[in-house]
Amino acid sequence: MAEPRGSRRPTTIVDIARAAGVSKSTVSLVLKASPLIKAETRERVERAIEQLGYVYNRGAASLRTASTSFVGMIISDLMNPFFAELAVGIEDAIYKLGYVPILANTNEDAERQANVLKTMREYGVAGIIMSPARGTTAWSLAEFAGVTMPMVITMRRVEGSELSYVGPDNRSGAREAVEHLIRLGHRDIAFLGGFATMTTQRERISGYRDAMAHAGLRHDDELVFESMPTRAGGREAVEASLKSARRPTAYICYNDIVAIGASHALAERGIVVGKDVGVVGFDDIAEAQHNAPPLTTVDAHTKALGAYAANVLMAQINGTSPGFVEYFGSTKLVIRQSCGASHVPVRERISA
Amino acid sequence: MAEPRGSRRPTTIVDIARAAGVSKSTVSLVLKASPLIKAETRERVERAIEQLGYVYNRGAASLRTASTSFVGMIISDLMNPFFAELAVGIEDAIYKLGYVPILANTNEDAERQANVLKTMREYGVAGIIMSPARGTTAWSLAEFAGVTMPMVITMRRVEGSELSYVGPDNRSGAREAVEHLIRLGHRDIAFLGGFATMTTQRERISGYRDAMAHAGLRHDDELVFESMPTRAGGREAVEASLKSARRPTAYICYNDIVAIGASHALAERGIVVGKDVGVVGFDDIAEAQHNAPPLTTVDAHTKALGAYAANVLMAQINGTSPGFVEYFGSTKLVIRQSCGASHVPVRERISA
DNA sequence: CTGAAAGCGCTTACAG
DNA sequence: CTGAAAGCGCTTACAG
Repeated sequence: MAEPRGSRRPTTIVDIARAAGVSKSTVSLVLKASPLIKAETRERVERAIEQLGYVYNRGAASLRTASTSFVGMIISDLMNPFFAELAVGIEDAIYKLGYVPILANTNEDAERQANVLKTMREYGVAGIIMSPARGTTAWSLAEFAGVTMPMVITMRRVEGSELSYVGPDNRSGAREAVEHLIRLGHRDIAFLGGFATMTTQRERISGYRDAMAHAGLRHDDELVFESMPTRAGGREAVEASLKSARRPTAYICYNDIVAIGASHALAERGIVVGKDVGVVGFDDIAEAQHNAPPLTTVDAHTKALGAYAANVLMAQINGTSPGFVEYFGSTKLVIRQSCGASHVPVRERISA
Repeated sequence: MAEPRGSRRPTTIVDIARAAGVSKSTVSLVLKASPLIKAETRERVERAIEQLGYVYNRGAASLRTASTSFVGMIISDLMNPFFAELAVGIEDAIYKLGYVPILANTNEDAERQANVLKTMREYGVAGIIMSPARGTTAWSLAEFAGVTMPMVITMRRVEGSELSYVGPDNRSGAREAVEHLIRLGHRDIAFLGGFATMTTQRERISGYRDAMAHAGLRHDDELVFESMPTRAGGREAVEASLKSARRPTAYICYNDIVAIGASHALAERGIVVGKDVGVVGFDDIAEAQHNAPPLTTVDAHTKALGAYAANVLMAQINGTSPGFVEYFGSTKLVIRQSCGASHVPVRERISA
C-alpha cells in the first residue's frame, strides 16, 4: 500500500522526546497520564506533542501489550430495523467502555459468519458480540468460543453452546401480550410468522400457548401460520390465516415487521386493524408507533439489551466475569391502537 | 488487560519456523503466498501452521508495513433505514475489497463525530467513508482531510470542502418525480420535510421547482412545509399543509420516512392516499414497497452508492485516484400506488 | 530458493 | 522522578 501522498515519516514518541529534551519512556508515561511525571515535564512534553502534531499509534501499543481495544460486532441482518437498533445499542456502549467496534453484517449467511470470525481473530479483537446467523450451530462456534476469544451471543440462542447469552424474555413477553388480547375478549388468536427452527419463535410461541392454555382456549398448530420473519412474510401469513375455517379475531406476531406486513395486507382487504381485528407485534421498533394504526407491541428494550451484552463481554475480557451468564431482559407491553384496546368496547369483541 | 484465561504465549511465526525447520522469513513468505517458495517447503510450513493452530497477527504486520486494512465508516444515523441500507452497502464492499470496517454511528452529533475522527486516526485507518452529521462544516474536517487521511463524503455534501463526494442526483430525481405528478394531473404540489439548512433538501427542492416552473405552476415558499426528516416530521408537515388556504393535491416528500409519516397522518383523517391525494417519497427504502398504499418513490440506489463510495476511497488509498471526485448517481422513479397512478383516472385528479 | 538482520512505534520492568 | 534496554510479531531488502 502506498503512503499517503506527500507525507513523510510520521512523528513518533522519539521525535517528541527529542523536542522536549526527555526520553521516550517519559513521553510514553505522559501519554498514559502517569502520576509519576512532574508537572513541569508533562507540560513540556505536551507542548511538543501539540507543536509536532503527533498522533498516537495504537497499533504499536497493541503489539507491545498484546491486547487491542477492538470488539467484533457481528450482526445477522442490519437491514432489519430491529437489528439496526441492536447495533446502535451495542456500538454506543462499546465506545463508552473505551473500545472500538469492528462491524460485520453477515446477512444470515453462516459461511460469511465463519469467515468474519476468523478475520476478527487475526485482527486480535478483545472479544465479540454476535447475533448469530440463522442456522448457526454450537459446533461451528466451538473453535472460537471461550478460551480463544471472549464472546457473547445476543438475541438468538444457539442451542448447545456454552457461550454467554443476552436477550429478551420472549416467553413472558408473548404471554403478557396474549393475555391482554384475551382480556379484550379475543378467543381465536393466531400466531403469525417465523419458523419453528428459530429458537426465538419457539420461545414466543410457548408464551402464547401458556396464555391460551391458562384461559382454556384453543392453541393448536392450526393456529400458527409460519412465514419468513419479514414484512412480506407477515402478508403471506395473514393471508393464509384468512383462508382457515375459523378466522382468528386477533394475531400475535413473531415480530413488528411481520405485524406491520400483516396489518397492511389486512387493510388492503378492507379489514380494519384495531377494530375488525387485533394485531400485536414484538420488539417495539421505531416504526411501530408510526404504523397505521399505531402498533401494540412488546418492548424488548433492544438498545439496552445491546448495551448489556457489551457489559457482559467486558466482564469476560477483564476476567471479572462469573464465566457463563444468561440474561433474559424483562419486556413491557406497549398498548397502542392495533389491538383495539383504546377505542373498542370489550363487548363487541367477545361476539366476534 | 488480562490475557485470556488459560492461554499462554500465542504461537508466532518463529514457532512455525522451528516446527517446520525453516527460517521465519520463509514462513512469512508462505503466508503471503509468495511464488519464491518451493512447493515442498510450503507444504511443510502449512502443515506446521495447521498443527500448531497458528493465527496470523495482522497488528504486527501493520506496524511493520505502516499500513492497516481498516476503513472508518462513520454513519450519521444508523436508526434511519436509509442510512442502515447505506451502511450495508459500504460494509459489503469494504470486505470485498479486502478491508475491514470500523463503525461509528454519530447520531447527528458533530462533537462525537470529531472524537471518532481522531480515534480512527490513532487506529491508523487507511481511509474513511462518512455521511456527515448535520451541521458539519468544511472547517471542522480540514484537519483530517486529504493528505492526512483519505476520506470520502457520502449522501450529504459539506459545502466548501474539497473532499470527494458520492451521492444521488437529488435534483433530477426530484424533478422526475414531480413531472410524473404533473402528468397525472396534479397542479398544487407541495414539498414536505427537511430544512433549508440541509444541502440535500435544497437539491431536491430545486428539482421540484424545475419541474413546477417548467409546467408554469406555482412553486413558491408557501408550498414547502419544513420539518424534521422523520416519520413524526412527515406527520407535522402534512398537518401544516392541510391548514393552508389552497390544499395541495399531491406531495413530494424529502424522503421516504417523511412520506410514510405523512401518509399515515392523512389516512387517519380519512384522506385516502393514492386516491384523494398523491404522495411520493425519495430513497426507496425497503419499507416503501410495504407501506399502505405502497409508496411511489425515487430509488436512490443506496447500496450501490455505498459500494461506489468504497471504491472511490480505495482509489484514493492506492494513489490511483484522480484526486478529487464528485459522483452523482442516477436515480429511478418507482411508480407504485401512493401517487394514484395505477388506479385513478387522470380526469378525477384534475378537478381536485 | 532460503536465511540473518534490522526495524516498525510503542510499553514496561529495572536502575539510578 | 527519569532514562537505557529489551522485546512485542511481523516484513523486507540483502546475501548467498
